[in-house]
Amino acid sequence: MRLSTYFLPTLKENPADAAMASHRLMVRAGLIRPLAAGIYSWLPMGWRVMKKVMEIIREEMDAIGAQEFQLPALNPIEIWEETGRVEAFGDTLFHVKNRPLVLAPTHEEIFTTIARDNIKSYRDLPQIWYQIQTKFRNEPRPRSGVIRGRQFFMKDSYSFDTGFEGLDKSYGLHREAYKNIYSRSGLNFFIVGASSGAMGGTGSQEFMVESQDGEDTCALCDECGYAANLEVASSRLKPVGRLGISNPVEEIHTPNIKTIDQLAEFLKISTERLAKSLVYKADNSAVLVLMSGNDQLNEAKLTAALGKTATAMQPADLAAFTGANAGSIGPVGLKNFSIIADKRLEDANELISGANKDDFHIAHIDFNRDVKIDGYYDLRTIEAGESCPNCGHGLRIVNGIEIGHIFKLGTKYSVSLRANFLDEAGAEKPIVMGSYGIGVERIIACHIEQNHDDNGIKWDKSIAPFDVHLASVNMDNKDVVAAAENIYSELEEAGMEVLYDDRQGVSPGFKFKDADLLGMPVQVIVGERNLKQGNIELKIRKTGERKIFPMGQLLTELKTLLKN
RNA sequence: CGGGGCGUGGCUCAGCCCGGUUAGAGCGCUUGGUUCGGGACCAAGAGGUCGUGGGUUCGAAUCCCACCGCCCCGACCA
Repeated sequence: MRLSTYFLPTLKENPADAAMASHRLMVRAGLIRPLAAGIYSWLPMGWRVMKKVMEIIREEMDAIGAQEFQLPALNPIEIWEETGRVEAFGDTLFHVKNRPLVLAPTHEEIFTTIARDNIKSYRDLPQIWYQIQTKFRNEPRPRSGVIRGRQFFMKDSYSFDTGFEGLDKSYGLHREAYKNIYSRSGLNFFIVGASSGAMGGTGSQEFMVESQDGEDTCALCDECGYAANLEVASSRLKPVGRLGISNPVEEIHTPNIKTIDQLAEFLKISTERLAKSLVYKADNSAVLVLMSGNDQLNEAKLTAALGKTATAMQPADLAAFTGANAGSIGPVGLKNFSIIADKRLEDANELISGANKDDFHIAHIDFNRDVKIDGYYDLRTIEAGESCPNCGHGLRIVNGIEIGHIFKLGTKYSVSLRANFLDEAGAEKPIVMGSYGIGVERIIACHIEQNHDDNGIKWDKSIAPFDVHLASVNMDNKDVVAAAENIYSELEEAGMEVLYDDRQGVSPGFKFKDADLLGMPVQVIVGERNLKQGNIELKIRKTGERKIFPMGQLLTELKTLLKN
């Protein structure tokens, strides 16, 4: 491709509204342009990268026997109502105004419908189906360039099996395929246990790329390899437990005490036996959640424990429900609430909590004597340095960007959409499903996050838009031009993808800067100086290493460099 | 949704607080010339409803109100 005729608008200056390096560089290098918040146009250079990533995905999916589909993004809303996901997605689901249609944020419903209508027998199973398709999600706050957009490409696949054994196999195949996809895309990544969230199902794992700007937080054990999203991560923290004596409950006056720290200071005790009360609303019922001291409630864990989404109760509602203000709520004598507590508080006694009366707390609470706890669950958010649940080594906490998620769905969708099959015995059973997603843009953004410097992108050969960036230093010099033209056709004939900077009247420095910004793995530089000696110069973008050698060796040299 | 910031040629920004010539700079763009190994130089040009609407005023990019758009933080700690 000749740069003189290629549509490639590069920018010298950083776009004002891009915070992350990948975002800045994708705009500067002419890969993308913003159209609206969370919506991007892919320019020719960017689209080349996208297609390469998609091709890697296709190859690895096909290799596990998956079959590619292309499904509609416009879906009848009725199908989404059948699975209850119109409500589950809420405002995130785009609705079409003048038809009863929605823009699909994912495709469980449609693939399951196809399976329902066409798979009748165990003989038709297993199946793995996938597509690479635009998804639409009305994100409340798009951010970080293409990493969280309102429209994005997702590779989504779905497995259909006769039972859970088959599901485990399909899930395992995906796990391996995903590892290959991310490795081939040149990413450093790790896999964590994850929450299934609104998708439902029996288990899931996420593929993560470590990044300060990541929206997810993960706990990692460098000793045994334990890795989990904070939404599910646990640690070995000793329970609060029982003290020898169990005094009768006693109301204590605690004027103007609002926080756990103030209370601990006021009573001159540690925070551990202070049972913090949090009030949540799930559907229309009120839930009191008890945590030890300053332990942080993890809402994802709460949702998992309750089996439904809970939201923090607003202060106004709170007073109406309890008669007390924030800071004074407690479990003793509380009516019309279900009460759950964090595992650390199981069977504990000698606790202090709110009295449901402003400026008062109750001391010497024994959970086995004074309160009816409806259940103990792991609800707390773990913190860095706590002990690994497997081996006891200190846990590290890092931020990550989720680049893929695999789910064992089970029968949630097949049951609600009646996707059944007849087994060997002629019994009708729901198909057992898995669902597996990859954010295609995120692979590109993360690749740039992991492969760039101040001057620009440093592509791996695997997804680089071109293999070679050929630059002729001076287009006014006939010999230089002739040599560059020769090299251009020679490399193209050898099957290499070459971006040839043949622009007239562009200074050498300008060309070099553009080459570094665009980031092709190898730069071939044709200049007067070396040409006179019959030499050619080559620069490896990743290392900055330069090589000068006789022209005749160029092709062999390039082939060696581009092999991996 | 809550909080903060921003909106001025294609891009990055100054001017606004304290209203008053013809609204500026750098980059980019056009034309001519000189250059040609790390974002060259000279000269001449083109290009702006100052986000939109309303208000105050003799006069608004500048002050006030509303709306729109974009970015960032937050949306457990009662």
